[in-house]
Amino acid sequence: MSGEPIHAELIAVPVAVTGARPRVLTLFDGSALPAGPLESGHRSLQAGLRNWAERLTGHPLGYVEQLYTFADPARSRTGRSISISYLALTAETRTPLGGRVSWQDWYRYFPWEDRREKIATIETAIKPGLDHWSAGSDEHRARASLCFGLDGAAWNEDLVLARYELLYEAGLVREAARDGRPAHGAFAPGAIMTADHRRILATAISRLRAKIKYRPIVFELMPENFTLLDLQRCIEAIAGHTLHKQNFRRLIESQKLLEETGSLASGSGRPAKLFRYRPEILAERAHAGTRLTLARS
Amino acid sequence: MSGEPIHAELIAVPVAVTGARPRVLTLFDGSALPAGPLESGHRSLQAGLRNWAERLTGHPLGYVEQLYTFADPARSRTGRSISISYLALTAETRTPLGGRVSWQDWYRYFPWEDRREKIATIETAIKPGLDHWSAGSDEHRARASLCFGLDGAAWNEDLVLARYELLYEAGLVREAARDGRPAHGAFAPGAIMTADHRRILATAISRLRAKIKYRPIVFELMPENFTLLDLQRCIEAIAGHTLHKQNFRRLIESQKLLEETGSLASGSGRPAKLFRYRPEILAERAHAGTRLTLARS
DNA sequence: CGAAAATATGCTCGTTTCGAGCATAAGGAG
DNA sequence: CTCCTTATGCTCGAAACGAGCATATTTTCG
Repeated sequence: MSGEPIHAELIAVPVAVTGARPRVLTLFDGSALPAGPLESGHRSLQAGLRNWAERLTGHPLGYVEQLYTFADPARSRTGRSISISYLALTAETRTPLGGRVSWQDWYRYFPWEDRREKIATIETAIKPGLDHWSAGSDEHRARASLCFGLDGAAWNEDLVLARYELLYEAGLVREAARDGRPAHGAFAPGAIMTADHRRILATAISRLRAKIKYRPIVFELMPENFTLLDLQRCIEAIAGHTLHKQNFRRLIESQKLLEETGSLASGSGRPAKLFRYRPEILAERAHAGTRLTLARS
Repeated sequence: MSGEPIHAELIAVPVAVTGARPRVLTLFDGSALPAGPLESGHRSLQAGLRNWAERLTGHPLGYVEQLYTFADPARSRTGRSISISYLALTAETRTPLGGRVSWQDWYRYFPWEDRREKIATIETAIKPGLDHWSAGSDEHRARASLCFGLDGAAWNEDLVLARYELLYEAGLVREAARDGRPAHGAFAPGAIMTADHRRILATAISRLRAKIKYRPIVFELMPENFTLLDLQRCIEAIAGHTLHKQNFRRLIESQKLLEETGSLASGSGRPAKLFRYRPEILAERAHAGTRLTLARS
């Protein structure tokens, strides 16, 4: 194998959920994700990623999963570089973080993705821009409707990345202006990040929202013991919408992923039973949370 | 960003389904996948991949989707390299392929993955080796059971990669011996490939099997017009198991992804209606094939 | 202390989706 | 004309879902 030598960068999206809010670990006061170059000392990509993330933030990554690899369009001088991004699930610790390292609510970057409470972000702050962008193009209008659930289309929570990319294409996020794309109205609300880090965060959220539906990875974000409501709030925080409590309970119990600890949680109302993830399941990893289809025969 | 310069390789897994058999486009008489280094002339990773695949095989890639990126464990001298793999869906053409380029039935590499007809591959050729490997380790036994549906566990068709990796770990595929791992009995049947190409193929099959269940990508593999049975056979070929015909028909029709062409297909029995993928849907790409859950509220 | 508020939990009901089959329709081969 | 083969329609019971009603326990507040 030959080809020009290039540089490889490892980028982490460390996620935690603390008290009903999803958080992402950032550098420079929320403007960048932890990242660093792949070095020869790294035994593997994941090892390199963990090394960098911990070195930069002082916080160890837990469960790690590769997201996507992309290359910048050959920005000549410095030579080409590719970025390999990872989703990391951890628990937020109270350990003080150094310098400008901080946990940020991820909806700070995507306010329109949080629909747990009725807020008209999209109607008032995004739809006008989309209308302007899609005026005169049925194709634009159709895409906007599908992504943002306009014109009677249903809202699909998994389309975080598609929505961000559409806003970028439409010149409705600041990154687009920064990169020299034409504008179509006021910017959508939401904090900007350096380079394409906000896009990577969107990728991470998309993946996480999709994956919690068929794999038991939420537990990577939960403490040892928790109540069913804790678990529900965590999932709601990630999914960005609320769930029907009794049905959620039924679903979880039918999966048999949890076991009671025997103790109860204190709180403002009736105490709830505490549960923990069934250790036996940890080995399996195969099914769980599933609900496949396509009958055999 | 700095870090040592490395080499990046782009690897394609070009898949087609022809007459009820899934095929993969290979080089060197089935022993390697098309691959080549990322070059500065490539506008993007995907562009580079398409370029290499077409140059090597003479066959253009159709739909392309990134699979996974991995690094070899720093094989010193030549410098480090990373590989970025892609799944590509196309239609097999009758165009003659040059040299040692050929389409191969992918079950040639994973005979145990084809369960459309009852064949005791696993019982006779794999279980003995697994038994030997897991003798004395409950953890090994549990993993083997879950992966291969032993001891009453259900068979999960999506675990192609997990099964291959387990066989590798257990020293039951030739690559393991080649890489110097201890053996645990006769090798499982199935053709070997160069480097880790067979593992990449397993990754591609896993992804494809999982994805056809919730996204309408099968159509990338179908001709313009087809009967419902054609479509069913294609999916069965990929999934490795047969489907209940009437229910399959009901499912497909309920999704409204297809429209009748008006003509009929000839054949051995009653002529079947021909369908085509609804062009309007091409724009959507969002839902389709779905069957999510988690009630809102 | 008694009532109101806040949660936790149990259960029901009508609707859909799924898995399995029975039955009928429409060509081709002998 | 009859049999074989594949296409299609429909039904039935089970399981999964979406929405609520009802009850049980605690804490909080007047």
